[in-house]
Amino acid sequence: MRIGELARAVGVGISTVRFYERRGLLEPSGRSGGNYRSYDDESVRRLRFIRRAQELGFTLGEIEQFLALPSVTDLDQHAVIDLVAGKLDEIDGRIRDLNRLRSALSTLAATGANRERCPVVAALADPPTGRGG
Amino acid sequence: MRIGELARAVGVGISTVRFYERRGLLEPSGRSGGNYRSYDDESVRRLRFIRRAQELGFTLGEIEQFLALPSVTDLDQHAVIDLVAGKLDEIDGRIRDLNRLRSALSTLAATGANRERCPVVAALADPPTGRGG
DNA sequence: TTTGACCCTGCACCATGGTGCAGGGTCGAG
DNA sequence: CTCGACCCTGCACCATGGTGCAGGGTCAAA
Repeated sequence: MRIGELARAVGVGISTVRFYERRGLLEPSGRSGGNYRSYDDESVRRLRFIRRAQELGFTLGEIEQFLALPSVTDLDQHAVIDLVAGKLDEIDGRIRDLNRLRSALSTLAATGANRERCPVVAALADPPTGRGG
Repeated sequence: MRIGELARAVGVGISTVRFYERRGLLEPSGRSGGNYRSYDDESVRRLRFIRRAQELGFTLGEIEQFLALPSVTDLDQHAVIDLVAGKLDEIDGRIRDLNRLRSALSTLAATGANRERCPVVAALADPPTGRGG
């Protein structure tokens, strides 16, 4: 398929697909006569993966490491495992933070908001609690 | 205190403090004789809040709404509550996603990585599951 | 008064993640 | 062959969140 079809299939802009190519994330499977990029089903999966990983908070750089474009060897896989292990910690921390924010915020929403100073500020300005244990 | 002391106290760069001021997030409490910005303890709290809120994934624009610089009235508070309610949903979705990623990734880390195609891709490329229910 | 740390403004620059346009080429129906 | 849809490259531009530098002023100690 050509770039337009791919873009439509995944729901991204054509410029975005070309941008990912510049970034080394998604190479076309080939070029047709008139120098048009061509893509296959693997491209669709790959592009979908990129979008999902982005939604999950990975940067394009990290996604590039996941995909390890040049050639997916066992060695690359080790690097991916390391990256994943690090991300796992990060994710745990982020989930904890969000849960704390969640309670702070829902308490706030429940108690109403007719105080003098912004209570969100109050809720978040101090607690360095829990961070380390 | 002057800008350098504030920046040091919170652990941000001086340029960053001035940047927040340009963005309308943190006004100095005054100016001293030689046109130096001056800050008080409230500034420290406010700046600390900005950094925490950023860590938690809020944009400066959203933080600005929380802080409602011009004057924190009851009306502003209502807007904040709405914003918070919306954010709450967003946070829940994000926590769900991260938990799913977490299991995908830890499974991956446990099973090792000697497959042909990147298993992270496999783990994330398909599941449109759970999103809606 | 001099020195040095610190501050001022304005502007340019950086990375990330795109988006859009100009100017031109390709493809396929008619 | 023409027309329109689609594609090409290259480059400029956008927002976000900063960072740094030039050129100059302030302040306090010596």
